[in-house]
Amino acid sequence: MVRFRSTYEHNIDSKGRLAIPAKMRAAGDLGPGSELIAAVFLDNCIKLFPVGEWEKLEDDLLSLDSSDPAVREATRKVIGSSQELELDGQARVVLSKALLDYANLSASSLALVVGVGSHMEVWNPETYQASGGSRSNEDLFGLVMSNRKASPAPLSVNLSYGSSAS
Amino acid sequence: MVRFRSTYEHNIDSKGRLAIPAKMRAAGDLGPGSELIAAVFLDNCIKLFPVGEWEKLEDDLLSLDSSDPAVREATRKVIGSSQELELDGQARVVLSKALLDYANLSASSLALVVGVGSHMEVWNPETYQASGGSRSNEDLFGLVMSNRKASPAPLSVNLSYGSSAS
DNA sequence: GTACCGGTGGGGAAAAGTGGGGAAGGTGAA
DNA sequence: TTCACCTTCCCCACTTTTCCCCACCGGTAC
Repeated sequence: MVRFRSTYEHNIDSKGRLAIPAKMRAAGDLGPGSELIAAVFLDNCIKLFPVGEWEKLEDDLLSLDSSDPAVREATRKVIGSSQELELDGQARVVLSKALLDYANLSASSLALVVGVGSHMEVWNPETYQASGGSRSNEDLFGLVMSNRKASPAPLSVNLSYGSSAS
Repeated sequence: MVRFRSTYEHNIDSKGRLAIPAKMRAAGDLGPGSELIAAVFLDNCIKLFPVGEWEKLEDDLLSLDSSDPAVREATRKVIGSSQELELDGQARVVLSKALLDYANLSASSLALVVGVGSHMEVWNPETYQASGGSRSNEDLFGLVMSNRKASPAPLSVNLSYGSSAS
């Protein structure tokens, strides 16, 4: 199973390109020509998934009851927001303007690349700081741990993180 | 399996033609001469299906109990609304006035082409915005995920969306 | 000190998107 | 039956964007 870890500062160049950190390339077996899926539907960051991980999430969505307008809307937003990105010869991906805008990023700026297990997240450093302020770490772990004891984890958690809890 | 993703802005030209985005052509193995099925029966957008995916949906409809007037009406509306569209030499389709009207679109205007798994959707950008404004993504996921635990969707439902969940 | 690896930057070729002209075919009116 | 007009479709040409390649620079390890 894929496990991305750590946080890296990387520059987005004037063409909107972001180099995947070498450690993450190793972790995800990524090289020139590999594909990643970028998606923007939660947390004001760009989520980067290996194709296999992403397809698990898509499968979950597409198996839902599509007579429900909310399901169609969610499917449209999640799958519609996603893009396939191919790594160039230097193991970089091009982030489109739509992706950058969503995450408060732009060409020629600094970004945080955070490994979060099944996927990576690309953050604007200020946004990242700000997003972590609402709850103490104590509280967060309390939440997480009580979840852990419950029988199978609620999918909402899996979804936002893409680990289709195998 | 076909998987359309992403969202693209494309112009509908003065002749009502829409170019299929290159990535979607690749995803659906579409080129000059290929056929798509256009249908308008939900969500105020034009749904574009590869022939094979559309036929799955038709099969589902036609297998229902046609002694039920509601089934006959649904079949009539869904299959009756559909049109075959052939891609021209530049991989474009001509959208008829009836299709454009349904989606609040017109010749010489901007459209969003959204990939949603088995098919694509063509939206008027304002209509798209308006249709997604009512709920936050967080809320949508709450809804969707609780749905997931419900027993398998009734058949009429799958029909409305064509993901013949194989 | 030198060589390799990771990160950065930019220029040129190819592809994608867009627009429009003209021929062919079909329809309606005289 | 013929002519004129309108629509449809096919082809060509242009512009913009993307992507692929090459080159550089700094740091680190040998």
